[in-house]
Order: sequence, then C-alpha cells, then structure tokens
Amino acid sequence: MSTIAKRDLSCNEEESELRRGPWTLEEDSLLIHYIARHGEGRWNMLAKSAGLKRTGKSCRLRWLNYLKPDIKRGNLTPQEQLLILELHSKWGNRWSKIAQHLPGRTDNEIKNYWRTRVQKQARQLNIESGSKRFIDAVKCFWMPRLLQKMEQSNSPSPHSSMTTMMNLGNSGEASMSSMSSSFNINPSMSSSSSPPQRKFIMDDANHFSTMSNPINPSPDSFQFSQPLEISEHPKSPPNVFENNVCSYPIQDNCYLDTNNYGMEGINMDPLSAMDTYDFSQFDFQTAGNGWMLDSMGDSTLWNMDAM
DNA sequence: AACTGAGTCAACCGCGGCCCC
DNA sequence: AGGGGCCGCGGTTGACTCAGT
Repeated sequence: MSTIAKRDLSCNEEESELRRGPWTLEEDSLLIHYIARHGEGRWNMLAKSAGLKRTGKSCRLRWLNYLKPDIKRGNLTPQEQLLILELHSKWGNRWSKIAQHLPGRTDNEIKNYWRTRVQKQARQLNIESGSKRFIDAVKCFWMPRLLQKMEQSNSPSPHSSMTTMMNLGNSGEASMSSMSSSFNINPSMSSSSSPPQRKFIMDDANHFSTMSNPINPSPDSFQFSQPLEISEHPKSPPNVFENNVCSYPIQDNCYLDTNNYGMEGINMDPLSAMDTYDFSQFDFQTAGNGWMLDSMGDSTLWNMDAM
C-alpha cells in the first residue's frame, strides 16, 4: 500500500464522522455563506471553519461543480459541443483546460458529456474513441452537423447572419478561389421542403466554410474565414461564435449530406444511405469490411439530436 | 402499474505536482 | 534533500431518472 493510501486510511479512521454522499440543502447553504464571507480556497480549513463535516476536497468539488454562481445549467449548445470536439482533438482528456474555454461549464460536466455522448457514439461505430479514425469521423461528420445546427439557430431569416458573415474577414471570392476540397451534397437527398442546400468548403489552409452555391457565391454564403486560434491560457473565452467567424482543421475530401447528416438521415434504408455518402476518400473506409457501412446497417451513426 | 435496462450526472477516489518546513 | 500537507486533475462509481415493455 502506498504512503498516500496509508495516510488516507488513517485519515478516514480518525475522521469517520465525515459525511459522504449527496449534499444536503443545509450543507450547501453553509458552504455558500462561508465562501460569500471569506472567499474560496484553503479547502480543508474552510471545511472545518464552516462547520461542515466534509473533506476539503468534497467542499471544493461541490462549490466548483455545482454551487458556484456563474455555472451554466442545461444542455450544451451546438457551439459548445463543437468547441469541445475541437479542443479535445487538440488537447485530449485535459478537461479542466477545455473547461477554461467554456465559461460556466465545469470540467466534470465536459468529461461527462464526452463519456456519455461522444464515447457512446464511438462505441456504436465500433471505433476507439481516441483513434485517428474516430477523430476523422468527428471532424468530417459531427462537426459539420454542429455547424449546420449553429447556422440554423443563428439565422432565423435566410439572410441575416449569412450576410453578416459574408462581410466579415476575407472576401468570399478569395476563399472560393483557393478552395481545395469540399463536402458534396447529394441531390437525391434533397427535398423541396428542405432548407437551402449548403456546401462545406475547405480552403488550402484547411479553413472551413459553407456556401449554398459554390460556383456563384450568393449573399447568404457562410464563411468561416478566420483560423480558430485558441490560447493555451485564455484570459477570456474565445469569441469565435459570437462573431460567427471560425474555422476548423478538417480532413480533406470529406463528403456528406448536410440535410441528412444526423439521425434524420440515418434512420432510412441502409442501402440508400450507403449510396448517399461518398466514403471513397476516407483512408479508414478501406480497411476490413468497412466499419462505416456496418454502422450504417445499425442505424446508429451520429445521433446528433440526442446530443 | 410494475419492472427493467439504459442514460445521466453528482460525487468519490487515486494520483501527481507544488509548496512549505 | 525529503517528508508532509494541500490542491487540482482525470478516472470511476453509484444513485437517480426515464423510456420502453
């Protein structure tokens, strides 16, 4: 047994009256009032001084993950989900670091989101959640879908946010001329009642954008023309979404149907689904029997609406 | 209505790093 | 230098909820 374990054991024996498990309202109130008067930190001392029969660790966790006033409640927005995916691809399981970029969200919440939602999807796809295949799938399928959600939620009228974005950063033409890859939209998947089709564009610098007509950029073209620069030590959260200007490094030559990307598009005849997606450019498509096709048969691919 | 299995998330645990003595 | 205390992080657990049967 390690020295730490011994210490913990003796500590537990000495302080067997310490409470564990769910916090009561009285305990919450004690903690809140104590921190309001004296501030946070020095958690072991705080726990004793506040009259809480809890470890300092437990107090800290309760405060940071639940009681702190600026904590956001409710589901993660598509913007937040996208940021998590992006930051996780960059930093891995550095939850606290990721949380620094999501104001009001805790590392615990982000960790739970990743384990319950993201890893579930990976399991259903039979891919290891940390693998390159998974990262590719996230970038090529999940992120575009989130972008589409963001786009829809940001633009109650067809022109408003799109027009704004068209005027931000680089000109649309500059991006168009340098584009090297794109997401195709399969006409067979569209319907007359669907929103205008969009094409996701990546330029040479792997910057990500969408547009409804790649040949003649219309005023509603949707440009992410600035690289997503994320500070290792943020003073304030990035405002990429507030400004509607962002870009994502993304695998080249990804094809998807943006109108039918989530479960809406997956809950259909698996054979027609296979026709819809052009997977030929994926390196992970060529291995074995094709994991993606197997997953299609399971109708479990990227259940975005459950996220 | 009762049961069950899956999903969610608050809380706990173990470990490593930092600081102080 | 090294031992102890504290803090923070990431992994894991288990209670609770809810949908499906």
